[in-house]
Amino acid sequence: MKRNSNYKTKQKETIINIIKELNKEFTIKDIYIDLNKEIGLTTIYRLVDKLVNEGVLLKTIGNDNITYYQYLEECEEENHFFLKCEKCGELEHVDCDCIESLSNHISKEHKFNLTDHIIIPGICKDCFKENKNEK
Amino acid sequence: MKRNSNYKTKQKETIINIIKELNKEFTIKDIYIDLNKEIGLTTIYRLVDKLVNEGVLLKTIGNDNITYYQYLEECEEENHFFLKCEKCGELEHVDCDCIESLSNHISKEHKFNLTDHIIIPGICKDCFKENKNEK
DNA sequence: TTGATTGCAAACAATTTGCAATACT
DNA sequence: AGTATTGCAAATTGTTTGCAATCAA
Repeated sequence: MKRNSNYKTKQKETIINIIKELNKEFTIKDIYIDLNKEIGLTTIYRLVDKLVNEGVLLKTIGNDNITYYQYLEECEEENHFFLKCEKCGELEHVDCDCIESLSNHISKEHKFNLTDHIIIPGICKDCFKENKNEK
Repeated sequence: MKRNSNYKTKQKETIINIIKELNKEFTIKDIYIDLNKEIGLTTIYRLVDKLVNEGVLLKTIGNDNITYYQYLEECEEENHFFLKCEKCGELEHVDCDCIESLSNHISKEHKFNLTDHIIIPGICKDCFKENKNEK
């Protein structure tokens, strides 16, 4: 498996910048349109794919059958833990002891090794408030 | 929105039975082939879709861009917590205090409300062993 | 110069839709 | 009888591939 075939190109840089700016899910089309179709769809597919394989992007599929991608912030710790709001799509990075203790517990008591990226879905406080008001 | 349009049909029953037997991810094709193509693809799509919307099935997409579905056991507690092995696809249901305390902590300290189905990816003990032997 | 990347057009595959036949209540 | 479900064929959409031109090292 080849690892280091990494040229720097204008397209790559552009796409990665866009992705990092968003703190939200996006689709291939989103990027394509954001860029005024200046970068070919194929190129976007290929680059996003690569980023998914590198673990930089999270790939999910909605009930609507649309594929979403989301940038996973890099950080130093071993376990990267995120809370993902199902309403607004925002991803919140959690840096807290609770994660390590959960990880240890799961590993010892349940004999299961968590991956280094854990995304837990839920409703963030803002959307929770809104939800209440609506009802 | 109509809620109770629920006829009992042979096809429905058959598909649901198959799904419950598996403790693994499956694809639409899997079911189609398992059934010797006795039930139309369209019907499978429609029924599986319904089950996803009801929260009975979990829908995910792999890096290979294949859509997988997985049955989520029903149970009594509020928080349904699963460990999902990324190697073999098995889903293990966890019934342990650690979940409740995690949920409480996240809610209090991080102001975030977990959903009632939490799936955490990782490597199960069997696959972990295998992995070691390979290396 | 060499090898990777780009992007179009074409190929492919998965999913959805229209509709007539059928099954359920 | 009236309504939901089924399943085929066709349409649609998302994604991948082949390939020649371009770009980075």
